[in-house]
Amino acid sequence: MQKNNMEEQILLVAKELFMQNGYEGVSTTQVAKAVGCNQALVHYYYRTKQNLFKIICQQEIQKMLKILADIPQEDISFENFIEKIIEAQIGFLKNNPDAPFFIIGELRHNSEVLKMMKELFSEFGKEIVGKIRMFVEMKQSKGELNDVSVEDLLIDIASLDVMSFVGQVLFTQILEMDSQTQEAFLERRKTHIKKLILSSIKS
Amino acid sequence: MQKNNMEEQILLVAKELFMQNGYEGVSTTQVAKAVGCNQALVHYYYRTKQNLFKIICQQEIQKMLKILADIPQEDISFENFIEKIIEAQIGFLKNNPDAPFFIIGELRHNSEVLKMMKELFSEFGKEIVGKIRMFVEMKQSKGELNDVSVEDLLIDIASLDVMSFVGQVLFTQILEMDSQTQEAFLERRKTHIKKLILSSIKS
DNA sequence: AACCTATTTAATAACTCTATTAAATAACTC
DNA sequence: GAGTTATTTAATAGAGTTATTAAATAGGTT
Repeated sequence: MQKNNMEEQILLVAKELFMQNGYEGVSTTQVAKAVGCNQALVHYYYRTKQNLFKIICQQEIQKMLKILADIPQEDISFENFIEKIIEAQIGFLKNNPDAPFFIIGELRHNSEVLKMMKELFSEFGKEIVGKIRMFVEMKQSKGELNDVSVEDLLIDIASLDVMSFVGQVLFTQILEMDSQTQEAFLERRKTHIKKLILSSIKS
Repeated sequence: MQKNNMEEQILLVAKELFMQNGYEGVSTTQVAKAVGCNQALVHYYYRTKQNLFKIICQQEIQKMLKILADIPQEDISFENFIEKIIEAQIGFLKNNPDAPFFIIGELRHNSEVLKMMKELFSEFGKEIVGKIRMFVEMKQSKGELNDVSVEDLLIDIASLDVMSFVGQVLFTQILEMDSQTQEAFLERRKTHIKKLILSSIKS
């Protein structure tokens, strides 16, 4: 096929495959075939499968954490802020529907992924959580918010967002939903989650 | 090693391995080694790896659905009923902490698991959901409950329960929790989830 | 003991996988 | 255009995979 930038092509295609099938589920031969190049080329550019996987993981996990960091916090009500978090997360998941399956699936036995999560959280996550914590405490001191912990709040939001996508896959199969119904399902969930979270933190 | 019932031993050991490492992550050679028998014996009893996996999946998914069916509904308040659902689910997950990772991990690329979920849901799930729906509608007609949908309610509960365990794995690594802190984390989540869900359905 | 059946093993065919090597081709530099 | 470096390929070593086969062993019955 000889695309003009094989190095990047390989990364792109490998990302898709790894996200869909996990580390064990993809071979370098498969990657090469999907790219349309020789299998040795994958190793020429990335030396080992492990290394290729690591690079992709880092990129994707970083993207995921970044969406939280990119939410503006200035001049905004707390309700609005929470809504923005939920929207950003659902938006990301719509663009990356494989992400929850990938992370959760690999988390189990691929200690590489777990280590990476830890490192990247130290780098990006702590600051984000810190910011949100300050916001929450400020609102709590004003009595506009009950005494929910930031950890619980963030776990609640992430749980409901992520599992909407897992649920969607299940229901799509079980209830034979078409793509229009799937879209409607996710929109309904988004509205529902906002309402649920907001009602849970009102003081 | 010659345990007195190799057929069952193989199933037991294979279950552990598959749950931890997924279909692709386990070889029949590995199973045999862990059992302490010859690799051919695994195939003698279960013919193919696929078939062994299928049997294990069916058993485990069935167990998972059954915990919902086993919750008594008679002579019980709705609040109590919801609490029982959450307790049953968290209880199951404590005994099977690999289950969420397994299901979600395999759901992605192992269409076998998805098909099975569908079949087993048709067999067990529909009845359970139907029962809960009747309960909800009865309470709603009495005005003791807001107009939450049964689907949303069940997804909410399952999301929060399941992701508590995923979160636990993440936090254990990231925040270096010891096993006592992990246990406390789960107990705190259980209480929190009960409160959250109950507050969300009050009319 | 001889027979039969169930269980278990060793050996192996036929693949597939990762990683490396040497050789071929393309692309740039002087 | 010759020389040098970068890219790409074919070939293959070496290990591991699933599944099958025939042979060995164990257990029970008559």
